[in-house]
Amino acid sequence: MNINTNTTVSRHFSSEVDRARLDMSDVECSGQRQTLAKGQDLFAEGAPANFFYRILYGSVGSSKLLSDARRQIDSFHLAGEIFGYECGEVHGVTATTLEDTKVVVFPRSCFRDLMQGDPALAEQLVSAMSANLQRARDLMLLLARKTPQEKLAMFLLDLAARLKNTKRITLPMYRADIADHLGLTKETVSRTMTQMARDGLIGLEAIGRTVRLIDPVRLRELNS
Amino acid sequence: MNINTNTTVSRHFSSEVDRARLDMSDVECSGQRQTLAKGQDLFAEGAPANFFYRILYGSVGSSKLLSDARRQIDSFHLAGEIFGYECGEVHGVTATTLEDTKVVVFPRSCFRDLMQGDPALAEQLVSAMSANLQRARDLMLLLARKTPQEKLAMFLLDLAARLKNTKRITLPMYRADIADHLGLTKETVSRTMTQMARDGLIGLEAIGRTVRLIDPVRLRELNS
DNA sequence: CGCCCTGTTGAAGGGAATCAACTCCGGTGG
DNA sequence: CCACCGGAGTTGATTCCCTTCAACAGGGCG
Repeated sequence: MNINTNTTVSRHFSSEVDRARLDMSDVECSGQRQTLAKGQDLFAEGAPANFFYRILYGSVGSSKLLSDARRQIDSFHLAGEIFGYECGEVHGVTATTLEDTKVVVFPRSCFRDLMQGDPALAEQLVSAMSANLQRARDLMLLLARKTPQEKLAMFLLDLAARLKNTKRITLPMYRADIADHLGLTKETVSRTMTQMARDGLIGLEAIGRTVRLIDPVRLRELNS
Repeated sequence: MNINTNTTVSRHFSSEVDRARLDMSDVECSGQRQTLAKGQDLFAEGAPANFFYRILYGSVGSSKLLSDARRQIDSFHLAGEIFGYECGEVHGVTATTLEDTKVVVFPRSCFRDLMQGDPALAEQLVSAMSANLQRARDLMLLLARKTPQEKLAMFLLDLAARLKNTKRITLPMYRADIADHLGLTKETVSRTMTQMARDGLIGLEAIGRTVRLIDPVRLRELNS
């Protein structure tokens, strides 16, 4: 197990309509910048949820831990995405940077004020959370019922879409992080990826940190 | 695999403050009653999300299916709980009754109107959805990393709390449904439960449909 | 009574976890 | 400049737990 973890709350916060509104909040709330080295925590599970964040560059993971070292990384967050929004008083996950990362920090009150003053925004927020829930459900199905190969196919396709590069992606996280996201071990992740490379589905470069998606069609067929 | 599935969207909708507001909406929107036999669908994955529901009696499960028979039941819904709220245009899950069930049906517009007119309610709604997300995250950790015994301990304790009976609960769903909720097979569910009975954790009655929680303390210890 | 469905139990097999060794690279310091 | 070192990734061998396949038991209901 290693220290890196992830933040999932809002893989979808950054999508579609919301983006514009939340960028606006950037201005209105005059968010502070914060730069973090690789492996640092933005917040821990159980800590007061006073802020939420948007990533300028870098990447973040949100995770939950069991008393022993077992870990589940709920989601990864990439540049441009917003995360850390918790309606409860405390965070439900721990957010850790996967690499050197810079974020904009928004006070929680900022969001609340916007919602009160703008019912349309509130509905959008609900919509974004609904999308998150949808995503969580998909991940549950994946964790409970999919094979390692199916899990990795979905993971790589999702990452590629979010990185806006459908051909070649550079993974910002370790094999162990991917394993803890998909409910596998790092060995199984490694073995499955090399097997997928042998099958001509993907290509591995740069010590396995860069992945070429050679056959997206067949990769996509591995999803339902 | 059997036909029964579950609906998860809002295991928490019915909790705390929201209950009062949503009961109010019951009156304002004059929801229609609907009675369903065991095994009937309230709505299917991909169908337009025009209504949401509150259970008067009975129980419902919401599930997702893969092209082959693999299934994930996102959650079970019991009497008094509200579910089926989807902000998207279509439902993300299929909702099926686990037994003869009676529900109140609310048109989606009802919710929308209430939200527009009442920012406080909107915030409560967001809060409820956040709770759902929290719950989904806990389930992901369970699915990815917990042992069958830990899964069943958590499941039984959760069900007992929601049925407001911490001593003896009657399961409204099949072993196969529990299995598809916890990412196991029905055989493993059965075996694990009989083992837990042998260990003095629980007691099984009425052909295994009634469970006595003999040692809640030790059961709770099985969670993190 | 007999069928069907649910649950239980048994035996066998498979697939991922575990344990372990090795490679490769990058950084550090001699 | 190179030897050493540590971390990440890969690969191999073994183990074990859950799944799979199969048979049986017990009720409910026609």
